[in-house]
Amino acid sequence: MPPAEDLETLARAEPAVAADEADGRRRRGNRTRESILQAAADLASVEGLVGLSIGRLAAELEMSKSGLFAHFGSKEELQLATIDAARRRFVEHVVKPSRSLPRGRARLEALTNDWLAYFRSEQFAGGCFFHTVKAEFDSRPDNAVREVVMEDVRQFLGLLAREVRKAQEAGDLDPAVEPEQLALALDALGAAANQQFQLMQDPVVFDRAATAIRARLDSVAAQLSDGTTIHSTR
Amino acid sequence: MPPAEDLETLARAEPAVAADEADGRRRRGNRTRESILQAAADLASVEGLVGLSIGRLAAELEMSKSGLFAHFGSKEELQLATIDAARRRFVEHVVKPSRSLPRGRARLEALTNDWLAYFRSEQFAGGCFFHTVKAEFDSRPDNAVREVVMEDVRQFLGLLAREVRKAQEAGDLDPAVEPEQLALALDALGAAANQQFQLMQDPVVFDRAATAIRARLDSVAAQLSDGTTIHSTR
DNA sequence: CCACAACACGAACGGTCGTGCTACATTTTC
DNA sequence: GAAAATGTAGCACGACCGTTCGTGTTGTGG
Repeated sequence: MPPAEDLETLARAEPAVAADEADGRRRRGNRTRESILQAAADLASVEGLVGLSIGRLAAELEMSKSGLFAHFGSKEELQLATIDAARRRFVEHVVKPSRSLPRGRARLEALTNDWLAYFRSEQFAGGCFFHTVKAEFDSRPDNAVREVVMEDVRQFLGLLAREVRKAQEAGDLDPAVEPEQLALALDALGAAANQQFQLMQDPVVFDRAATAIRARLDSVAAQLSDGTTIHSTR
Repeated sequence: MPPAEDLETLARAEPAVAADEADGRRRRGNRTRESILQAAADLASVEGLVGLSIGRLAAELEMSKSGLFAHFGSKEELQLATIDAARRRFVEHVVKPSRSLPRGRARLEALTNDWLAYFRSEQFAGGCFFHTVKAEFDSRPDNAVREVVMEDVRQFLGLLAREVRKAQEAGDLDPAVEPEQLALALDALGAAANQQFQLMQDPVVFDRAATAIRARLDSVAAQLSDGTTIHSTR
């Protein structure tokens, strides 16, 4: 598999177990491998990908360290495979659901709402996997994991910016706004909500974040010919 | 020292080495201790407070592991002391400078600008110390370090909210806005800028963040009696 | 100048880390 | 059903972890 596929391409793939059964029949080891990766993603969302230890992971899955290790050959391979698994989970919960909606502000807003819901429901044991891993690798130069994570971040920011642009083309948002600028603001609010929720355990931050996002979108809503503006759909 | 002092109280303390020479003469060990903590804060801003290892820190300072260890007695004590040192650095660069300005939007904007400048100048080797540590401990329940970090986060959010409120009282911002709501938005933008700068190494994010902050403040600027609004000071 | 803290050091402990290697069990393939 | 491939376990390794201890070294007050 090439270093990192496009997020939207991934969203079009089959339901859940995608990397599996791609070539012929599903073997036993692949099922084990997949369950390892799911547990690894959860553990890493708490301890980080560096803090993720093979012994601890093996104990959690009630299998031997060496048996688990044999699936990957090195810790770095395990880290990279874990990111792949986590990305699939992220796409499933955040990217995919809103893809069926028509382009425009409603879809953009659905995307951000799904994103916030994904934080709130704690799909990963320790909050968003990528939040933890981003912070862990953001200042480790010359690291293969870092490059992959960075590419994923770039992909998601790109996705947000593209959706903004589509909403502009649909006539919902002011076309004078720089999509990247708005994408940064949306990304910032989501990340901050997840962070504060993990730290304070108070879900009220999601209301605040949703409010802030809607306010931000309202503030750049396109003027209709009758002088009114399109406001939030809820 | 009580668990965590107020940020603004800290900002009023003597210049740099505050914890030092409090009781009488400055001994040799205290100087060593301080230099250890400065190095520890830098190292932890990259590796985290868990990843921070005593052996590695000792090697960097060209002293023995046991000699260094003796200053703290346990790793957790070292972690807590490192947070104290990092907090002093943060206060010095972010909280303190704008305190001399009169209350109002200008002061709030100076605070956020100093904050962004602090990110940009990389006062810590791996970006903002607290960003790394927050992410590291945000999902580790029943941890003493986590509690301290959480309190610091709360303090900073509180500071932002207070400055918003003062700007409202000064007539610069719309008093109908919830200070906590605006504080969240400002915090989110700053954190996102630091994060993306660390990851992408592109300082353009600071311009975007500054723009977004100014836009946000403009959008809640109080209406003057002549119908105009107070805009950014730059 | 001496005594006594305070400070720093080296060696070693029990643990855990990632990583090999070898042997056994289980599938899959012919 | 034998052969080949695959998956898992056991054990050992060197490196590093936090921590302890005994012993020097150093600086300072009487």
